[in-house]
Amino acid sequence: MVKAHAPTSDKYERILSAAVKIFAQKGFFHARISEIAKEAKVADGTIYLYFENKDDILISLFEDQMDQVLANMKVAVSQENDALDKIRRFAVTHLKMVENYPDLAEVIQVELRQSSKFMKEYKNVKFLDYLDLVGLIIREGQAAGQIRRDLSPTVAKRAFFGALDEMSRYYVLSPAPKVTIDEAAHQISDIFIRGIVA
Amino acid sequence: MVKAHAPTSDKYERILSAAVKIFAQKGFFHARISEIAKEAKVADGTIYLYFENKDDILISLFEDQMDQVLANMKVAVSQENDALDKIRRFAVTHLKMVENYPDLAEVIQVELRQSSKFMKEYKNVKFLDYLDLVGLIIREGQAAGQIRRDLSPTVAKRAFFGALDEMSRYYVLSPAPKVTIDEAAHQISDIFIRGIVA
Amino acid sequence: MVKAHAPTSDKYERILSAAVKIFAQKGFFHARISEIAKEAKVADGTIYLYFENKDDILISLFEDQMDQVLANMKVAVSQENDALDKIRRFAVTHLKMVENYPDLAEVIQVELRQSSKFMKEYKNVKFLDYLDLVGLIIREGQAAGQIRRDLSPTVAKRAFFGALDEMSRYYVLSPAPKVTIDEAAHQISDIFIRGIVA
Amino acid sequence: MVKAHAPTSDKYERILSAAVKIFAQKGFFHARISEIAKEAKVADGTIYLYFENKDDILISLFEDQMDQVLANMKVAVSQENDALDKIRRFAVTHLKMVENYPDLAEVIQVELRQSSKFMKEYKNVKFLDYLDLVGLIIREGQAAGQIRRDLSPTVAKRAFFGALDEMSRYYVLSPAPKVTIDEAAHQISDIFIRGIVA
DNA sequence: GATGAATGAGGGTTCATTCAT
DNA sequence: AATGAATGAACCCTCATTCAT
Repeated sequence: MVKAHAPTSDKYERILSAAVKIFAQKGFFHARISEIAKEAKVADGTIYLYFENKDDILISLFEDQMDQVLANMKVAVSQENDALDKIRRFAVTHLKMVENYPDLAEVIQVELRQSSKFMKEYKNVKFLDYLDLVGLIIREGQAAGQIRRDLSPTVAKRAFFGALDEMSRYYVLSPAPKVTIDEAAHQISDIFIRGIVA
Repeated sequence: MVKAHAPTSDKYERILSAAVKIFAQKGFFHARISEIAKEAKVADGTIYLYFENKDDILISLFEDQMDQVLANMKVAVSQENDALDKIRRFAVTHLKMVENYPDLAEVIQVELRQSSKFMKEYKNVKFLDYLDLVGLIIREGQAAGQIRRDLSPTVAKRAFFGALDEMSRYYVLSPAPKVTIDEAAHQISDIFIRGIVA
Repeated sequence: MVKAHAPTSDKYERILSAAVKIFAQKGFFHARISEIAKEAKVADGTIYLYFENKDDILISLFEDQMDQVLANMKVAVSQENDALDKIRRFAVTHLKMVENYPDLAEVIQVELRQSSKFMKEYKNVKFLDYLDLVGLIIREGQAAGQIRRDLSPTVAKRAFFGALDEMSRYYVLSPAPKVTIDEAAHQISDIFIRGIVA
Repeated sequence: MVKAHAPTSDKYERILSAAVKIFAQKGFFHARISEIAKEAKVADGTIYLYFENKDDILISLFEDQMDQVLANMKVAVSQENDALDKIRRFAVTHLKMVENYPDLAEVIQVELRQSSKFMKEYKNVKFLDYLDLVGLIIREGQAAGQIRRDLSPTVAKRAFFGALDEMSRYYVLSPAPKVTIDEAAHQISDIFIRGIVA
């Protein structure tokens, strides 16, 4: 379906924002379309002018946001020349985004990335692109001789991303974190960089 | 509710096994009680003699299995004396369990650990105990002077667990992994141990 | 719950009418929501736009109808000046309503007034108001010296109402009544008036 | 089904007693077989050795008890010679039974006499016999010239019974009655006797 | 006879989606 | 485009009844 939404209206964005909030609050399955509509101040039926169905809201939300996240991260990482610095920058930027957009982080974390329904049916290209940013940095570092060549980039990128991701979960779900998010970003980079340096 | 299940019957276990399978296949919300019942070869109503409701199946499954996982892991880890060796052993054992019980791993991964519904309403003590096994090893290593004292065990344990967990997700969801699970366990331990060693 | 029913639609009334019919036919507990929906020519779910649940249909039906019954009876009774004439008028009007709205009479009789569930949980104010119309007439007659002062209005009003009510039950449930309903109204008034006159 | 119950066991009576209690408490439809079984200290399945089904419990209860009620009332009424005295005796005895067996009174009142399901499917002979006791007294009084001949016994018996019945309902359901049950019996007899006397 | 675990049909209710306005 | 009342398929759960022990 081609979504016909006039650029004069901000309903599309309003619905997505509402969805982020409600999904974060209740979870995808417990979220009600009527609740999202109410939050977005549109009628229930209006949602179906912009989205095919409930699943499509989650996927659109994800695709939309991942584009921005990906673009942000590319900019951030490109400001460093050194692969190891890029790694650290990735960590700091990632956790900073989690801190600034906790609802979005929770939805991506909890509802989408983890949902076997979506992970299986829906080819999560954007997420793989994001993950691959780390892979590229690692390969770059290996080429430059800074990073051990015996490490599989596939494993290393997931190890690094997983570390950050589990930390995100901690911040998303923990009511009173013991360590600042910035401190955590540095400790994780630290461990990882020492762990992979040649 | 006191669960009334005669010890002569294996229905309780049959239902849990069926649930693991169906939950892994369809996800918790798309799983149908009738489907679990069919898989367990019991009547729909029988499930309610053993479990309060659908949620209770997932929680029971989790509590039951985490007890075993926790016990297994404690035995495995206790076979090593050195904190760093324990770290490696944890990694290998964790991923081995994922390999051997992929359905269970997926359910714990995807449906329970990530379900904000359960993570918020349900105090996930068993999982925190599991995570804390890593925390204890790190503290032990720090006390012995093997592991850097400037690292927060809270961050380090989550970084390590997150790395393993993301790797699990890869194995659980990826149709054709590029690296053997054992190789991955060693690479992750390697990175992490180098990263935290004093 | 605020019932959201557009004034342009008669669905609310259609559902109540259907409910009266089905409840009278099958009884509250044997009545199926789907049957009421079918009779009202609405979808099952539509019923829940107008009523909270099945119980609420019965209670709404009762409250709605009792308002009308009460209003009718007040008008009828007010047309007489004499307390004893009012008594007779009450009897005639009551049984006339039973005759004209047998389904409604049966539901109020059988399902609601008698249902211990509703009689206990639900404070049946409307019914007590109706009953009290008789009490007021009796007190009025006692004040005017027409009715014996040694009678308890509480007992007398129930005795009179009970007599009419039992007669209603006879007409509601009996396939072939031996006496006309008007004749019965007069005989009962007669007995009662002679019984209470000073 | 011929009910095979050994006279050495009191299970049949235990179940009926339990049923009276639970039916009075929750109403027939909300009463659970398992609850009756528990109250009677028998297994759920045992109930089906003594009764065909849930309906049969209610009917048996009714038939059993009405036999006793009918016998009691016949004895009581036969102690008076005069029709008018018999009327008064009926009222006093009826309300005395209500007072002494409130659970039973409530079940007969609320669940059975009023249940359109049972009133329609089940020919309530016992109840009609009871009602006819009053009819016979009235006819007897008419024959003796004590009671007006212009009254229809059908109407009069129902009027009288209805008055008593509504009063019972008041005692069964009212937490704090204003008039003693004996006083009520006399007032009702009084009204009725004056109302019908020749 | 007695038990109570097991059965499975059945129904109230929810809510994503549609469509007349 | 926008609305929101209406739809009806879908499903969790209950509980009267059965039957192997």
